[in-house]
Amino acid sequence: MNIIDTTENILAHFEKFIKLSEKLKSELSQRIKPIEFKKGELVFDAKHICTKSYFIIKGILRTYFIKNGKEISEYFCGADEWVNSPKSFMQREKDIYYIDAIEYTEAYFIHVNDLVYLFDNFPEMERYARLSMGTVFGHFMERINSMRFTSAKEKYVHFQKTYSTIYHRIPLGMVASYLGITQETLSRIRAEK
Amino acid sequence: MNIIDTTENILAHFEKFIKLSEKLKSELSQRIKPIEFKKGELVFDAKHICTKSYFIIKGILRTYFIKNGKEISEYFCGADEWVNSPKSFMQREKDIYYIDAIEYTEAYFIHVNDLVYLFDNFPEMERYARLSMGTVFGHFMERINSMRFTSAKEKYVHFQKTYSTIYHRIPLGMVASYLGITQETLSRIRAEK
DNA sequence: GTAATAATTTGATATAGGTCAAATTATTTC
DNA sequence: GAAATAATTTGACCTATATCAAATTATTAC
Repeated sequence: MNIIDTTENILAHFEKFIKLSEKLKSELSQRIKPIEFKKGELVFDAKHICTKSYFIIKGILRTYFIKNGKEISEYFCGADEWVNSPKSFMQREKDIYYIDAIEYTEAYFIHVNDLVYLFDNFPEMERYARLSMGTVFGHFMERINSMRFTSAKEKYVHFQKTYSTIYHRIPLGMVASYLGITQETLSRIRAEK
Repeated sequence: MNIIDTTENILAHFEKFIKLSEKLKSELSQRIKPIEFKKGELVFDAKHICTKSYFIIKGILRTYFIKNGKEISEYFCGADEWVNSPKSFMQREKDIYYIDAIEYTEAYFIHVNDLVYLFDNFPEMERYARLSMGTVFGHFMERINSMRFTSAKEKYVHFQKTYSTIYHRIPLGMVASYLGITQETLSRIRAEK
């Protein structure tokens, strides 16, 4: 069974939060489409408004922005997670975030217009959004705490914990910018012990 | 007109995000209750599960946690904002966050059970939650960015910007722990220029 | 499979901001 | 409104991590 032919895994994801009626299942299946990205491919360019949200089946996507000509990684997304440029996607305005593929990635995507249609016609989708955002919320708070009062090493250890399944697949430079430390420091942290 | 007698301001807040039916208005008015806190008063103790969410009319509440016996400020909330211990409130489990009043504060509160009732019976409340969480989301991302790669001074400048209306009312030590810098450093930053 | 390019490591400094300690100033409390 | 307590400031010193530079290793493209 090829992921290109089925929306099974993503429906299972929704069912972690809400019960899906047959009607909603079929609407979702119609509106969610498969897509794949080559390693290094630019998934979304910040010069546009972000109109698609991607749900990852396999691989890793990264959100980043440019500061003083350098890419700063914002966060990494692995299987079973949604990625988009949040403010751009929700507010339909431009924002600073780019998305690219750290490795070959298989995903689904939904267009913002389809999502709005679903929100308007299936109140349980609003609930899904509320509940799934809640979990992301917790991660944000934890991350904020891991960035205050902690040494570079503690930050890295925390990073390994939050990204336990994918951290070893992310290039050092991207990890360093994610943590707000230099590559050199991160390299030395990895070298010791 | 005393805020103790009316839920007008909070209804206006909801209407920034959704249209309120008469039925929902009356349900909200019945379930939302006024409360006030003295300066320094503990609003919520982390030893309990957080069952109330507070909407501030006047004053400042602070969320903090204890690390190595010291209070670390997580965030500050002024007028027109909700405060609770997010994970505790939503997951009905204990978490690390305390809430106290930095100054005399007038607020409303709603019990989590009433909120659940509203979510279950008024789909527009789900929408309200989704939309209002979205704005908080943006603030979190900005804060994460302000904490990476910025000097102590830049962090403080960013803090002044995000809390432009209340920053001068928050004691130095609380600001320092919020920013993840020492009191001494913050004092020096304030002294210069 | 070799050349070109990119990523990572290693080394030698420099510095922002931490720590500890004490002095000063502001705020409570009775 | 004086005494007690808490908050903030100032000073001296130290350390973690940044910076700059160059060497090494890994990856990509032809």
